[in-house]
Amino acid sequence: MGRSPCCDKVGLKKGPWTPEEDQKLLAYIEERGHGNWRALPAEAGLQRCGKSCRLRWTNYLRPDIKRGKFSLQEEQTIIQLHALLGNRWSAIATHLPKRTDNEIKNYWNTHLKKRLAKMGIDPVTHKPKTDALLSADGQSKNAANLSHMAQWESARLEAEARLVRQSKLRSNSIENEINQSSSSAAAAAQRSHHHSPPPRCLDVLRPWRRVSGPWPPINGAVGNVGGDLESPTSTLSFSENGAAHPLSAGGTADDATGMIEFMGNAGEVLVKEEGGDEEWKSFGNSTNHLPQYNEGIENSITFSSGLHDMTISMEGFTELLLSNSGGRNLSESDSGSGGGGGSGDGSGGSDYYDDSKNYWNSILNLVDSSPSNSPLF
DNA sequence: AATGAATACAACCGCGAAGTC
DNA sequence: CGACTTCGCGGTTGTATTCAT
Repeated sequence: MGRSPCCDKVGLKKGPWTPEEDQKLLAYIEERGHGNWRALPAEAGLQRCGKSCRLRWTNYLRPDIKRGKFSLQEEQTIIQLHALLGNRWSAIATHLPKRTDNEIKNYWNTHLKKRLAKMGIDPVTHKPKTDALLSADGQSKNAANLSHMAQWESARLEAEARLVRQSKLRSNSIENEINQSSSSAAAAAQRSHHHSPPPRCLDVLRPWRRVSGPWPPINGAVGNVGGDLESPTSTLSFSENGAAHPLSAGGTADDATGMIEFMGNAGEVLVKEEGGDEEWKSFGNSTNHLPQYNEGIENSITFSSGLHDMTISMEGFTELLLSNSGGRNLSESDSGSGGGGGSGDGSGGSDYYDDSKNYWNSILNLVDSSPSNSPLF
């Protein structure tokens, strides 16, 4: 159990990889794939432990990795997902194609965390550091509401992760059959990093996206938008009392293997994976409340507890987050942009940081704009 | 030009989950 | 069913590079 002893062996090299080692590892994986990481180093003629080889491959050598500077869209996605998921880098990475969890984690620690801190936002909680802002009433409840959304998304991600694993197993077995008759390096490389169905977008955020399309660039200022973050669609529905409301109608023709549904049943959260074992799995807790996407009310989700309703307006949410969490692009629209504006990239002006102090407050204000204003939770 | 601080990124470590026997 | 292996994840460290003085 637990720790692998492979790295304890003497004589194994540690530290930075040389180009020769990279070449050996690449050549081996291209030719034979990586079946067993533990056995791989010896077979590939590397004086490394399997773990080190796996890390080097997954974080650096894999051909489907996009390296280099993070785009603004990617930054914003990371911030948003981190607000929802916390330090679950692998989960975040599934929504950032071609980026590794390690890279995202490093980027967060070296760039984004500091940037949020400068903005006066606690990078852990994504709340303003002056907690006095969160009084005992309204806003703290609203934060709890957002926390519920995060819980659901976490549960969904866990379910998706299992789907991905199952899908991977299936595809691997199929491809193994195919590759019996094919030994081309290209095919092997494809096999070796064919992990899963393409990552899907974060469904909790999808209603935000629907407001103005898939992650629209603010002011059209940012290149490299859209394509990098393109995500096939999974179907997610929140429902309560058996009434399902598809959050996303835009099912794309990817080869994703399943549909995941969230079902609220007397306060219990159930997750069903279609194509899986056809069972409803409980992540439940009777204190949770299930959001409903309001098809009649554009861009809104209603949280209903049976006694109380609260509707979150999605209108402007995307813009708000993008405006306040990113920043680099904001300098181009900082003239009289009201609440969403900002300026500079930190090295430029300070207005950006001033405005960004409203990052979370603004989110909460949106939440607080419930038509019913009913006390909740 | 030298040097120390800050930054960025690659890599390692240890733990827990999942899988296998 | 428990022991063991393997893998993946998140936290942390080490090192190279850049910047400031």
